[in-house]
Amino acid sequence: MMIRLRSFSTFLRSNSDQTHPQFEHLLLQKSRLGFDKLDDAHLMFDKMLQLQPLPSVTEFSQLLTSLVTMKQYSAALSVFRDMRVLSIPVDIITFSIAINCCCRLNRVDYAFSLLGEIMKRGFLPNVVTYTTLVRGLIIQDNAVEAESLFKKLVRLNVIQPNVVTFNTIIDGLCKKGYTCVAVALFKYMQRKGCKPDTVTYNIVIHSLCKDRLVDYALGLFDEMSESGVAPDIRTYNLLIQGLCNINQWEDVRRFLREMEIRNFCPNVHTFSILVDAYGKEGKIKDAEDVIELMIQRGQYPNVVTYNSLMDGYCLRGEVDEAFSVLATMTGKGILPDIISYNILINGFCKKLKVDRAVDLFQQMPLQGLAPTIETYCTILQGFFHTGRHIEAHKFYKAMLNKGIELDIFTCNTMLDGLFKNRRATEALSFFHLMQCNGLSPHIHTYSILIDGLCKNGNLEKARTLFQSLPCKGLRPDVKAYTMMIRGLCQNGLLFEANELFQEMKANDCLPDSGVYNTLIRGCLYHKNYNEAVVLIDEMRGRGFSADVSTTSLLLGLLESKEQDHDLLALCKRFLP
DNA sequence: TTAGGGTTAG
Repeated sequence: MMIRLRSFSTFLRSNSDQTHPQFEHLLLQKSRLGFDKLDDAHLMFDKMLQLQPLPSVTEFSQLLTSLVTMKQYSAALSVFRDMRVLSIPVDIITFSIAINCCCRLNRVDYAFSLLGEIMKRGFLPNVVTYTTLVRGLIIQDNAVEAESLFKKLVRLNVIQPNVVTFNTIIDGLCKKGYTCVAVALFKYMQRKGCKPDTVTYNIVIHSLCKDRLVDYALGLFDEMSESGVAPDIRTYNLLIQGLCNINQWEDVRRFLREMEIRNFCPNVHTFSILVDAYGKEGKIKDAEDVIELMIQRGQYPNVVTYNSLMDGYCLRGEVDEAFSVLATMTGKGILPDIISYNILINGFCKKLKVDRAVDLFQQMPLQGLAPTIETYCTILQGFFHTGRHIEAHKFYKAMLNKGIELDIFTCNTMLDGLFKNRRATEALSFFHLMQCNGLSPHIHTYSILIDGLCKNGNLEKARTLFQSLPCKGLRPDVKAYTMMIRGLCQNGLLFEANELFQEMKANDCLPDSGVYNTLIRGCLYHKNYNEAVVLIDEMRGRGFSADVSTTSLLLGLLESKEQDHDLLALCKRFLP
């Protein structure tokens, strides 16, 4: 018999002995969808405590699950605590839910103390309990500990990991940037006879696409059909985004066609990905057309779609147009979020209109939005770019006073800004300070430092720092090499710069357009035209061309009176 | 009744 659900408030008013069937349905529904308000969940708990007989442990667990669905982890833990104070029976499932809440709140220490209690009370933790704990460790940047716990559990046969266990760990590794380790675990699970499912493939494909290893991702997509794992709309969206990022538009169109043939309707994610991709390419008209098309097809743009469009305008320097998108979306009842504001603030800062950016920053609390580290970092960059380093300092202090936790990205912004504002001493003491605060410098941090030292006449120190990178466990990337090569060129050490360039290639660090242009400009400055010719040919062979700085340097040389035969020969190569 | 995946910003 169908049981008609009465409204939540009717249920609360009703007599307990008449409510049980409705109550069970209501709880099941709320555990899946969550309550409309947190207060409703608390009212439900109070009502449950009054019921005679007391609801079962399953029903209390459903109430906790409803709070997890609402992402109200602290509230769930406080209900869990009340349950124990009131001696309401709990079981391994209730404990596992509580452990999950601790992990979501970044309190793995509490989660482990709950595990201890489970053991003490004679319950047997299951694969879900341990999977949740492993995930908690990964979230808290403890991938090494997570891996060792997982291995120990498998070795001692405490749990038989299932596809969700593997997916949880693989995803955790991917989100922390360890794609290679994740792929190794993916292969390990296959060897151990645990068949990956659509979720597994989506996790790995996502990470590979993010690392621009789209060919590898496409290989996995083929593997899916070979092993009978059906792709879903997310798989298509991930691959479409991966292909957009490497500008393989023909393949994007192929995948969009294939999707439709297989009856997967492009959804708001698909269209937002396309709007973002066109925006990043500067094709703002195409981005607008995508939005029109999606509306025609009954897929309504959301805040992400409009944010992508606004960012597209900002990248073209058209901040006022981006601003009018904000009005459009608000008019359609789509409220801007933190990211909308961050995009506009960045747009204004890039146009050097920092005061407009600060205005927006001040408006955020009025819209119920709290600025994030990204907001502060963007405005700091704006102040530094416009030479307003004193205001940058004040703003930095205000950020710390607000309790915003520094991250490496913001430290890099501070370092770069201080150097570019000729505050080398302050930059160096900031570098020491960040390390004292437990922030490990990134390879990009060292590139900034090397660049700053070179520009401040401290080539020797930059060179020593560069040479010390391997001891610190860091592999110089193309940017780090470029900064060092530029420093050497500026000091007339062309031979050493070229040697470093060869070393870079030998170390499998692929040269980009930036490093070629840097070295070529070095040769031009020091009138080593023969070497410049060799480099230009090599650069063109790799599909790169002279950038604005190199071209204008060359044109300047042509205009000067000191023209010589080699220079003319070189210019002919450039401007046939 | 407990654990897993896709779109935007520095």
